[in-house]
Amino acid sequence: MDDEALVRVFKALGHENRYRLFVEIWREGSGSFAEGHVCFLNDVMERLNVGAPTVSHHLKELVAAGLISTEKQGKFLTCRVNPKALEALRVFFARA
Amino acid sequence: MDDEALVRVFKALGHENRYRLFVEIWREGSGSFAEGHVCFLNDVMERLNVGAPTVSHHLKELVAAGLISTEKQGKFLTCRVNPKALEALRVFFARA
DNA sequence: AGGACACTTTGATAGTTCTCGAATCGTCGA
DNA sequence: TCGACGATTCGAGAACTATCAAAGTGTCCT
Repeated sequence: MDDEALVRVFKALGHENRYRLFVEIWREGSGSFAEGHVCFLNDVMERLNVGAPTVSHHLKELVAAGLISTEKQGKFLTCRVNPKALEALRVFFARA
Repeated sequence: MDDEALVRVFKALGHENRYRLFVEIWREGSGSFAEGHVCFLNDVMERLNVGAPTVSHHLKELVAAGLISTEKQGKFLTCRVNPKALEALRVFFARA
């Protein structure tokens, strides 16, 4: 993960709503389902207090930054954190 | 470091110029001088290809985010990375 | 088929941020 | 004291972003 990609990651996390979105997905993903958990956009909407288009937009940015990946399962959308992004971030901050 | 503070940190790093500024300071700080290294704003200016006011502005944002601290030494400005911020970031990304 | 539901896209607006030029402040050396 | 230099503040314009309403996709269920 080069510098440019890292900047994109930080920019993505540098907004309250995207940060919360990411943390939610991360928490869900590390819960009972190891593979990632279904994302009910409407639920998240309520918690974040923003409209559906806004959530959709922010999700796309998280994907573009490589922080998460999404997959449609029927009507719903499943989200999971990208482990490689996490690892890259750990490496970045690990250096002396 | 609470969520709000983390968002500020990510927002600070989520901009090319601030990211590069931070990395420069970090690299210098971990060099020969353990306590941190003098920041020649003019040097950085050339490397980042932005004017002095812009660098000054971005430095202030990094300070506001708690990522670095600055101290005037005569005419010059010394910058060093805040170890507590680094630690908080490591902790954040360390969780399962 | 048709309606309900879970999103997505588009278009517009309001708010924020980046950047620079000009003016200013503070410190050093002549 | 004065000029040179490093850095900061101020003000303004350009660029970007967040958000929503409205319209559009695709999927499920009856």
